[in-house]
Amino acid sequence: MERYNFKLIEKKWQKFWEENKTFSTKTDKNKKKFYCLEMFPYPSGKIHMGHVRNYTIGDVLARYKSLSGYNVLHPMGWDSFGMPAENAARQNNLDPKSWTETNISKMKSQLKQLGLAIDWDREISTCSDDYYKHQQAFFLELLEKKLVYRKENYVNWDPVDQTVLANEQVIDGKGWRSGAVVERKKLNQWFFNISKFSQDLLDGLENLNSWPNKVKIMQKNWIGKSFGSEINFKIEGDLPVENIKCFTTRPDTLFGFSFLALSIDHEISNFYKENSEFLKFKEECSKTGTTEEAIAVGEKIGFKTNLKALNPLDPKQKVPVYFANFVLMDYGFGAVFGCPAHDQRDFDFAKKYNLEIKTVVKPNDEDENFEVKDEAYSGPGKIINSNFLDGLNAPDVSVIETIKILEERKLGKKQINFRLKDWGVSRQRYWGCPIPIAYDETGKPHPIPKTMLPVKLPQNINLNIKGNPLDDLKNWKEVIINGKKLIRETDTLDTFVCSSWYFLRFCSPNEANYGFNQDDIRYWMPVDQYIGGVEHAILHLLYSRFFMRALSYKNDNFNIKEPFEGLFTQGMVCHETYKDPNDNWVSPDEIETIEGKKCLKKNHSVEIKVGPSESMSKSKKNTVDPEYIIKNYGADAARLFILSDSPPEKDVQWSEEGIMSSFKFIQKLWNLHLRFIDKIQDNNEKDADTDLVKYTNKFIQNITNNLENFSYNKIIANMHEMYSYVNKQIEKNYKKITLEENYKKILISIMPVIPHFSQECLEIINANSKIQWPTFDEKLFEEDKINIVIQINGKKRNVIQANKNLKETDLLNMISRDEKLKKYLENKIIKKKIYIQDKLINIII
RNA sequence: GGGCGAAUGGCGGAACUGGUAGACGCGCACGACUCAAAAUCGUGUUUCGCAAGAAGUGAGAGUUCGAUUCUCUCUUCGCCCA
Repeated sequence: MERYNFKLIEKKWQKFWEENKTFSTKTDKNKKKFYCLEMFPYPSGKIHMGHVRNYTIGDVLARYKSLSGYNVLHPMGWDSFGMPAENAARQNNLDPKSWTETNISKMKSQLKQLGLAIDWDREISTCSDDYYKHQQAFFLELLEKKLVYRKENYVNWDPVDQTVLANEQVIDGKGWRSGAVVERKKLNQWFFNISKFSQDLLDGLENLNSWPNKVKIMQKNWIGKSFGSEINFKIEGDLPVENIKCFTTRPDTLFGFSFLALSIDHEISNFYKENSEFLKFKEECSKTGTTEEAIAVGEKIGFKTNLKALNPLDPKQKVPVYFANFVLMDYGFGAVFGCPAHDQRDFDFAKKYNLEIKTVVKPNDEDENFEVKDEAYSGPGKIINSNFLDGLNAPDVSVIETIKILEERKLGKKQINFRLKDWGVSRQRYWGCPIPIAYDETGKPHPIPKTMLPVKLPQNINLNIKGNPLDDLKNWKEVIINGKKLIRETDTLDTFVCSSWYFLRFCSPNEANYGFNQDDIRYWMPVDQYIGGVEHAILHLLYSRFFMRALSYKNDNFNIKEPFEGLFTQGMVCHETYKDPNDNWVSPDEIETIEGKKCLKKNHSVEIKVGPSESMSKSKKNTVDPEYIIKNYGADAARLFILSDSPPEKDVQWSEEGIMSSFKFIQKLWNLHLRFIDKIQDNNEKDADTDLVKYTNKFIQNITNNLENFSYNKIIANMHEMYSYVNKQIEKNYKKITLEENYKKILISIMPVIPHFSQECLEIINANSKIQWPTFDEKLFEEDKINIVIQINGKKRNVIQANKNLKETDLLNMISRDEKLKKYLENKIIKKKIYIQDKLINIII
């Protein structure tokens, strides 16, 4: 039989789609729209299997919606600013721009080989000035709205590379590249006022019904709303300090107060600038690291001041004030009150410095003499040893009551606190969007006038200097605005800014005057289905949600708060891991299977140890190159397999056997197609029966439902069943028209998954025009005979075929005559019967 | 430490609101074709048992006529936050 030539056929249709602009879309208010978007890639130069999975999932949906009559927007672009370009350019003595552009063209051709239904006319790249000039305009717009501001903030500073490091670039307190001990350094940086929208961002989650719950919970925790109280502690001691403000979620434990702890950055630290003991302590603190994690794990240390804090509810009680490494300036007011009995951190601290541990909450199943011993008790219970608070239910009643008392006595007030902090967007890097700001000689920032945008990134720069290369460019830095010589901001924007609005740009990629066109976004937004990795569950999605709020703030023309109506997070692509006898990772393509044993290709006597399947990563060498797969098996086979084995939201395991099986299956479908062509020549006048029609309708129903529910793995199972069923049916004598009609419907319903194959077959049977998603008629496959399960004492004993809507008495008659059931029921008294019509009967004896 | 989720054959996974557990695929076994192999096609494949049958969805309990599905306790694993 003729082989299916995937190389020729896939190329043919990709060319056809491109030349006919099959997937280009226009704003058309008379048509229902569907905006299907996958997270755009960073142009690293090669697509990986994760991309294949992400874009295949999106493509299946886009094609299905498009066949169902929607006007589908399915664009693609490049998240093309970022560090890798800068690093690669530095290593290879290249220009980041040309490196990035080469990568984009490579990846674009790879994506095209996958046969994605993408409107390439809308392609955007965040590193082009066409794109970032609008971003600079947004920055100025937000600045006008006072949603952008500048403040001093601590950064991770690499003293060797003279650069700022992101948290993930700090490994064990050292710079990832230089290995130098990372310092904390205060720098002036730009911030987006995301915390202004904390409550709104939290509330908005309620309406995102098509988001995974998991992601909503993650965002909720990240925003971290907590309810508590602000308390003003009176201070006595050797410094001119009268009060210290604290935030606490547990004011009800105030009677267990035994110390007050301050962040080393608290304003009171200014009094200790000259104190060598304190400076030593401060250095000690920076060694334990600045991340919250390092602090939680590390030892709790403190520096005792001569100050005393007075308990507001019992001024006779005076406790010491410490600086402590576990208090963060970011949280509350950079000061916490310590209640060791009911907070583990405070407990550890109190033990170390021999501070009082006074129990003020007892668990409900303990008596009044309960005492905290080896660890803090933070669970619910009743307040004890607390004077007028005694007996209150903790924490629900006691917190509210205590706040009431504090407010009455003007000692504090109710306070809502958010964990969400403002978004620092300054990056001391070259390869990013320049911040459109310049400073005068006093250091005052001035916006670059909109008419002078874009602030273009200079080219031909020297990357081989320490620090930010922009800082080194005198000519570029100097700018004359309104006759005044100013110095440009040399920081660039965090790349998360670029991805916070790219989905708007896709709606009108050529709009010159503004980032988008009102009419276009009114039609296309919000994104109906957004698809991407769960690793972006918090930052990217939260920033995008913020950006929409920032744009609509004080703007009546823009009222999109939620950019993504539906969200789907796909799982990772995994592969078995391999190691040679010396424990070195071995890549799958260096391996051959000889007599059921895996060994090295170049030396068969070296056997390979097979490890667990883990997510593909270069470091473990368990990656598979999509381009190689497409070349050898075809895009349709790759698409088929990446969807087949696991539900899209879970991890999938890539395997040679799996892709082989998908490859073979396409050949089988091709053989079926050839058989169909043969069969269609015999023109029967009468159909042999209606099985094929029934089956086709059922098949379409299954595929449609599975598409709607993202159960793409089940679609592949449906396709396998279809093959074996239709393969048999085709031997029966059906009318030509029956065969043709049903076969066409089947081909269309597999089109989202294997589009090249499907379209080729449709063309061969002259059914390639006006392709529409097939409908199904449930009546056509309703059976009048159904299977009824007979259970005896809850165990299945037989299955009886019967007419629908059978009366219980008739069924019991059938059961009494049934040979198989006789032995169970003879001489038995039936105690009870449960009859579910058309389904099951359970007889209890 | 906290939050969320998962656990089903040798493996990946099905089972819609509690109602025939193991769809579909991989792997394996046997058979056909072949001088032979590969490819292809066919049959079988939860475990124990020759069979009738029994057991069986991480462990233990509970609700129910009936639990993979609901509730509680525990174990292990994964992800996120700390």
